[in-house]
Amino acid sequence: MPDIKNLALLQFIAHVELCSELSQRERDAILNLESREKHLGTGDDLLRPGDTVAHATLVVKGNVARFDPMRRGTRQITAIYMAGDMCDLFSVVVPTAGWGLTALNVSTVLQIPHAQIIDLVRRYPNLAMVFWRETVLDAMLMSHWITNLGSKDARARIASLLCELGLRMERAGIGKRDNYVLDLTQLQIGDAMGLTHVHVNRTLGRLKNEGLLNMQERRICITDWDHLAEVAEIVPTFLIPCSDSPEREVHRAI
Amino acid sequence: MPDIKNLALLQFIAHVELCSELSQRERDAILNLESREKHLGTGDDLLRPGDTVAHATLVVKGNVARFDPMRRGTRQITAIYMAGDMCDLFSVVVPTAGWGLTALNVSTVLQIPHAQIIDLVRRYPNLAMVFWRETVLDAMLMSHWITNLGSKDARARIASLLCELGLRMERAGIGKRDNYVLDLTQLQIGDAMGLTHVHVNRTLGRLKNEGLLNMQERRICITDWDHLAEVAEIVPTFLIPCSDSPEREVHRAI
DNA sequence: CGGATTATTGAGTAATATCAATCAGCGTGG
DNA sequence: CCACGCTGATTGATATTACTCAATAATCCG
Repeated sequence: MPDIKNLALLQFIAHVELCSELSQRERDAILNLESREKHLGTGDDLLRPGDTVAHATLVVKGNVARFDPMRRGTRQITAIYMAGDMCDLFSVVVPTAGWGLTALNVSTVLQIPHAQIIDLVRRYPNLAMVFWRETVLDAMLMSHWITNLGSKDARARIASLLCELGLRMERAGIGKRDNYVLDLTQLQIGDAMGLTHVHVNRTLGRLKNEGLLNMQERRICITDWDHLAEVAEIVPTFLIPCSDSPEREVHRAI
Repeated sequence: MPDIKNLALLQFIAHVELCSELSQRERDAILNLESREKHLGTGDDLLRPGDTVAHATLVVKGNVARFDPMRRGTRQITAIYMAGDMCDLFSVVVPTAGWGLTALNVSTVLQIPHAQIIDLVRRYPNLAMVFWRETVLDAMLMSHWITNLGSKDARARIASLLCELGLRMERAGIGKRDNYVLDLTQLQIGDAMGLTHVHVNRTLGRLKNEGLLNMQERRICITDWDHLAEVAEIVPTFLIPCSDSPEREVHRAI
């Protein structure tokens, strides 16, 4: 088996174990999942709304977005996934997607047949809880996005996104919370935060001018984390699902 | 056992069976769940962000909202639940809540200990998939809310909410999609749709003037459903999780 | 009946979108 | 190697949406 698949599954296991307890047998079972590697270019659609899929998708490299299509052809991004994230767990229990998936940059994913996952949870009932928990963590992030879009202005929204992505990058081991590579265009950030790319540009400029932020190339450098988190209007419970701080808990229900 | 609990669980089973296939044994097992009835007044908090809970909550009567707290004490509503909805399934696998739950009006809920639900899924593995699926359907709705808040103006947002709630009420058997009782204040609608109550008022007025809508007391009467759905910018895949139309599918993974 | 919440309306303000233009980087084909 | 075309970033001017503040009316509830 190509090594990259093992590495990717190990990364997924590490991701899962931030919140869920696994036995050695369960870890081994996950490592034995069969999958197909797929390489994506910027803008490639992995899944279109209405499609029926037979596999879940693990992000190995790059970023994949979930989106909802809009009337005028525009797309609202509803989640941004990174290495270690399963971006399509929904489809295991609801195979006909109401959403789409697209590559935000050059990415690699592992497609894992639903049948494999269902066999896995049949043999290891705790893994059903684990996948369910991953879905909930995803949903908690969506809940925060609703709050961002519904209750915050552009400055707080973008600050919030940058804090969230930083924490998640750090947790995934692909950056530091205050220093990471964000390979997104301002248009894509706008599609996620419900803003025009023009306004994203002005708002990022403002955050830079305020000395909270630096961007060279695609690297985000958060100069003053606490202040940015303040601007982002982050409340204590806001980032539980992306934090690896003491208040994080590891669960095993079964 | 008081009859109301059985009725509520039957309603929950009916809700589940819109998307999931259950065996008779599974139905019976759900009916045997132990629970505690709880009555709530308008504004009563069922759960505050940061609390750790030991039970899931089934709505029997009225409406419960999930919310995220904001800095200035305001709350962003991230979901509106109605009779038959489990409003707290997240907590079964993530007991320390990052969210809150509050009664939007005079409501009744059934609190079901996590231990009961975990015992249930241990005995009937398919029920783990069922609860996971319910979580996904909840998340799909959240995804649509993100799209509403991120990509639509006030008129489309409110039209969308009214269509969504109509379809869900109809599906739950507590109204017709174009004629149902919505016992919410305009302030609460604003908290959900990211608008001020003033703007909600003007926007509802506009929809009424356009002949799309009537409201007497708390009853919503949608005069021109197709036109309202058009205004709501609903795309075909938008309402899959609340629709009981032909494209709905019933799943059984295990 | 009286106080509190909710709905409604008006006037002015702030945030964000829209439209338009320019500029920079970058790969590609001649 | 350079010219070209494409995408993305940046900036300016203007239009529109929604918010804020404020006042009043209607409704509910005890």
